[in-house]
Amino acid sequence: MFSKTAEYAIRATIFIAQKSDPDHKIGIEEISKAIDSPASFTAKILQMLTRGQELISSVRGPNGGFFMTAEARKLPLLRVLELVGEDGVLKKCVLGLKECSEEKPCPLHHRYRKLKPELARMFEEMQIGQLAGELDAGATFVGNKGRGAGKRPMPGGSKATR
Amino acid sequence: MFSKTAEYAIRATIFIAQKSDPDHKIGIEEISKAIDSPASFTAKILQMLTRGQELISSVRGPNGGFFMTAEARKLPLLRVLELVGEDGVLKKCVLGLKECSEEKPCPLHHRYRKLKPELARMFEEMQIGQLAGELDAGATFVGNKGRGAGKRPMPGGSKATR
DNA sequence: TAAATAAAAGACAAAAATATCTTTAATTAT
DNA sequence: ATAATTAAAGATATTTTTGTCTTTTATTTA
Ligand code: FES
Ligand code: FES
Repeated sequence: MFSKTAEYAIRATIFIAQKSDPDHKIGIEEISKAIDSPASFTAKILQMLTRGQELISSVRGPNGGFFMTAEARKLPLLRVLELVGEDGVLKKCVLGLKECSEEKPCPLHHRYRKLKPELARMFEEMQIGQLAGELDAGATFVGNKGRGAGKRPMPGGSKATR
Repeated sequence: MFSKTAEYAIRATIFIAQKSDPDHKIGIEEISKAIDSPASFTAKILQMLTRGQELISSVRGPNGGFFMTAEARKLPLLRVLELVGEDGVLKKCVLGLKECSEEKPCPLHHRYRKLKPELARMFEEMQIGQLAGELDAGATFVGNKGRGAGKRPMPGGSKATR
């Protein structure tokens, strides 16, 4: 569905929204560890998301790191896709035709017509802050470690970040 | 959403279903021209789809080519995705977590939970023959040429293939 | 001011996806 | 049998994606 870039972008954004605020910034090491992504690669992706400091903000130097403002938290998740240039998934033809329209529909168009807007709406309506809240409540996960299947973390290993 | 491989695979399959039968086989040149795809690459993809001759059949030599049986036309479009190894899109976590479950849901899981099965159902229920019929009726398109926007074909240029 | 810290920027590397080209094998028609 | 045709198979090339490493810049603390 999405590229690794988009996946990491979304997971990182929601994690940053959960863990940070203007005076509790968070570093790339911690982020990539939490979302199970390669640190350097994730750093590159975050550079896309900090352009204009509209979505994710960052400051360099000691006590620096990434964070989000209350404003940014109100943005729709779609903004993340836009910043990494992958909002096309929600707009373009599923079969890769150059044009998606009623005039020249691909064989899936009519059936996909109902689903595509729902998918798009989903990304428009999901608010980053809301998703972060659910993550904070322990209801959702942005990384592979934790509970569920897979190997369990060591008991008492959760020296929570804050 | 899908890779080029999957896109070409679906478009080619539907086109073959429309244009061919056991004694009107169709060659790779014609297929790739019709679906606007690179010929050699499409040939490779068709090799995946002819494995076992369950979906697409082929014979070599003069008057050879690709074709589909009536049986094959009854298969769901999902089969194409399976044969090119991309049915994961319909099953795996949208955010790329290793596991997708209620026990360890990603932040999008609960909202995507309604859509994913609908998408999957779509591919299970779409029957190749049905889609080919609509293509044959001129209601849908598998290539970029034709009508709609873009440049029009020369009037009278449609020396129909059959 | 100097040293330490952390992201930004840039260069580089590896892997995967996409695309092309060549050779081989099967089939048909002559 | 021979030649022609067409897909299969294999090798190779290109591009894009993913990932790493190094250097630079901004910022803070000592
Ligand atoms: S033309 Fe393919 S989805 Fe609209
Ligand atoms: S866990 Fe991500 S979609 Fe189910």
